[in-house]
Amino acid sequence: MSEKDTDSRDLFSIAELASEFGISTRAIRFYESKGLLAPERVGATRIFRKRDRARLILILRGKRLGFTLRDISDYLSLYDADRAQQVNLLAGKVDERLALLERQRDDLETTINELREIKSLAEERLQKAG
Amino acid sequence: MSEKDTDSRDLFSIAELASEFGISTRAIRFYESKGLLAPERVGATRIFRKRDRARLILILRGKRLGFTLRDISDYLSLYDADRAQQVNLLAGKVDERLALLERQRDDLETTINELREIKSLAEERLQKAG
DNA sequence: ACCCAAGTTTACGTATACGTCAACTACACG
DNA sequence: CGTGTAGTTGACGTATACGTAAACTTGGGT
Repeated sequence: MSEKDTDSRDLFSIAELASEFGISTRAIRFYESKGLLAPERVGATRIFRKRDRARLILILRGKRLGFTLRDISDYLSLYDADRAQQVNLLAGKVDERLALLERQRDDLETTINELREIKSLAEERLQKAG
Repeated sequence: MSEKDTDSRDLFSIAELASEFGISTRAIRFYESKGLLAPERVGATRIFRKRDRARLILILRGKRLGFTLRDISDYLSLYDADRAQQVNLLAGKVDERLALLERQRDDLETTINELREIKSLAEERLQKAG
């Protein structure tokens, strides 16, 4: 069981990725048109490799976090830079993004705590109401 | 020094709030048009109280987290419900939102960790390069 | 040879979240 | 009383992120 499952394969169709991640093929093509993906072509047909799939995962996570495709594009470039050993040039960008994310995390924790408080107040009242 | 500072005042103009939070007056009016705010009026002029200001803070925090105004509107209704002692009716909604937020928080931590790793790799290389 | 499913591009439409006039009203001051 | 400053309501424009429709190509199966 070393790795001969989903992740072991190397080639994916646009429809496979779309269905795996619950998005439309149109969306994937849109991300490509914005430069977030650059799958190979066989003729006109897109062929996605593991690297493209990994980028897609990062894109979707970024979207869940509320980032724009532009933001996500910058973020992906940090990964590219890392692979290209040029991260030093972008160190400031990493710090910027980290600061932003940490602020978001703080906002999130505040919000989660507030909701938990609302919920416990509600449950308390239900108790008393018996 | 009990409380006679910014938060002690009870009435605010639209311009005051706009400048305090670094947004446009147009934005505030837009939020009102979407039902997220409902300041009193003196004639046609909007008068904001502490409650309105508190809602505005929640709105802006929601936006930083990437939520739509529609999402934020639902969220605000949880607060209203709480005040109105009707939370039990919305308990499911609180759980839903908590689940969403906790997923976001996990996404954020993953992302932050990845960025930190990229950064430390970069610094490591800078070390070696002397 | 023929057809379908899956893929492609181009073009147009839509929702969200405002910005930007334009045109008007309402005090306040010198 | 004229000017300025702040406020108001439309109306229209814009960027982002796709969905949908149309029209075409292509590889595989029977």
